[in-house]
Amino acid sequence: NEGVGNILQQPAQDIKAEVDSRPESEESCPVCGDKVSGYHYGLLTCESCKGFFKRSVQNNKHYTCAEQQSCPMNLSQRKRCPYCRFQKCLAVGMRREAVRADRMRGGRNKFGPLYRRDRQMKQQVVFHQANTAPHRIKMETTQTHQLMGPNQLHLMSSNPSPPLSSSAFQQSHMYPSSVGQSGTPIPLDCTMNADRGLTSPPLPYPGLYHHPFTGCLQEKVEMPFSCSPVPTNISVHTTPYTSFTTITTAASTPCSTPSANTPLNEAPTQALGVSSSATLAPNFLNQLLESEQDEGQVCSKVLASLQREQASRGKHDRLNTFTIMCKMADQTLFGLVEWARNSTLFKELKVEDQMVLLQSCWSELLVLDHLCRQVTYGKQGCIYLVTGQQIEVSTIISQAGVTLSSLVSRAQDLVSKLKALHLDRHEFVCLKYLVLFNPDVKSVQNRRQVEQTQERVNRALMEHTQQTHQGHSDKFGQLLLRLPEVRSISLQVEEYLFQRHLQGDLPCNSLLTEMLHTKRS
DNA sequence: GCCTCAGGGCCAGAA
DNA sequence: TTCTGGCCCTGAGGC
Repeated sequence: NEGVGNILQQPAQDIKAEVDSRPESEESCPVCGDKVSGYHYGLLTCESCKGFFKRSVQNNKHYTCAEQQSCPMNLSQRKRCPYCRFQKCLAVGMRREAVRADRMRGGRNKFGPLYRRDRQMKQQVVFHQANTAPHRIKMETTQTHQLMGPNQLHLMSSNPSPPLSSSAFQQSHMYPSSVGQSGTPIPLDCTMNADRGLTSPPLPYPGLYHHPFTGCLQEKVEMPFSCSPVPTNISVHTTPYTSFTTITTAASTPCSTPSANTPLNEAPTQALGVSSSATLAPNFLNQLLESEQDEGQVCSKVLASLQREQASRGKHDRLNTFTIMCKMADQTLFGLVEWARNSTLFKELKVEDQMVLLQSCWSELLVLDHLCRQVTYGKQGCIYLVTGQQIEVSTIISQAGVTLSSLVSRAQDLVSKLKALHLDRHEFVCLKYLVLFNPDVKSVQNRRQVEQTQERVNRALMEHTQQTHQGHSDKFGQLLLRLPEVRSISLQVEEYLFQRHLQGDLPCNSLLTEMLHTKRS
């Protein structure tokens, strides 16, 4: 049982002919931007970085940087600073352990399934871009609840090839290079009515997510839902490796002046890297935070994906609301799988265990991700989408069917509870890990390891809540009590999606669909 | 049994 | 002398 690998196998086969016409060599090395020659030590890299990484590990090299340890890394400058080059190799995901200690030649390595999965994910995204078959999908199962006509969510791109700011790694490692090549924002025509443009709402606490919103803020998406018109002024500073982004907000923006009654009021401090639990297990908590996704990148990626889809359809064949939501969820799911894969703790597991764990909890992770976004950015009565847009809950409830309305209501109730608990970033990450490292999942081989990790995260969460919320005596218990509800909602989401899938409403060849299939089989 | 492809080795050229 | 990077060899796993 290869889990995620199998999940992705099926669409990959279906689209093989199309994908084969797109050689890997078109992609650029995430380290230096040179042409990739294949998978080396964990990911697609060029021949020279492969050799450099191999020599560095084999000869146990210790380099030093003569500058600020942030030298530019590209084709012409990669030789200048081996320290920064090696650090970037590690940062983008090259694995020391893939260099064989015994120097045995030939054969396959233990990352085979990972490479296969990675390839299949790329293929699937490529397929999404190529798949231009028009189809209209209802918002709910009953005709009376369809979001049609003026209530249909549309994305209309005025730029056929959306350029988004994205690091070389993020462009080429998991997603096709066409996701974005430049830093120019996309001018999207997104007006519902001429005077009702969509802008991203203010970020009450920009620290919970890394949220540069590159390429998002300037975008307008044609959308029938009401949305916050408050402009947010965010300047983005990106490190040379762009894995970590610092956000600063202008003093005049709402973001910089959090009110006392807004949730997550510890977040700004944490966003600046000052852990409130610094005296406890900061290394462990920071380790958990390391693999957190860059919300801005996720946002850009999802928008780019939707724009490509819409651009390939033309003006008169707009994506409908349900399809857009599915595609958002699908892209978010890609991001969550990648988040797990990048996590140090998760990497310690066998690939087989990684797959079964992800298979088991993908919907819970999606729900948690959604909840966190609402707790962080969502305004009262609105749902904040991964694209930075907002929809009024009342609009959804009034137009969606019973199941979807119930789901939205349940999720909003949970959001309120979490807001009341003042969930912070560390706690949210811990919850994600508790969901991911579930020792009760059938067919986990190394159950002890999963159990130990879960216990470790549990302990860290407990210590963190005790330390940072001394007046909130049982915050730890309250947080854990929310997980069964997350589980329950996620099961309802799965059931709902599966029903829609049976009716042919779910976009085909999506990771979402494959996950649903695998779990049910 | 053949093919694929990722890790290792070799070596000419560059620094 | 050391490092770089292109090319080729090797061999486990897949078909």
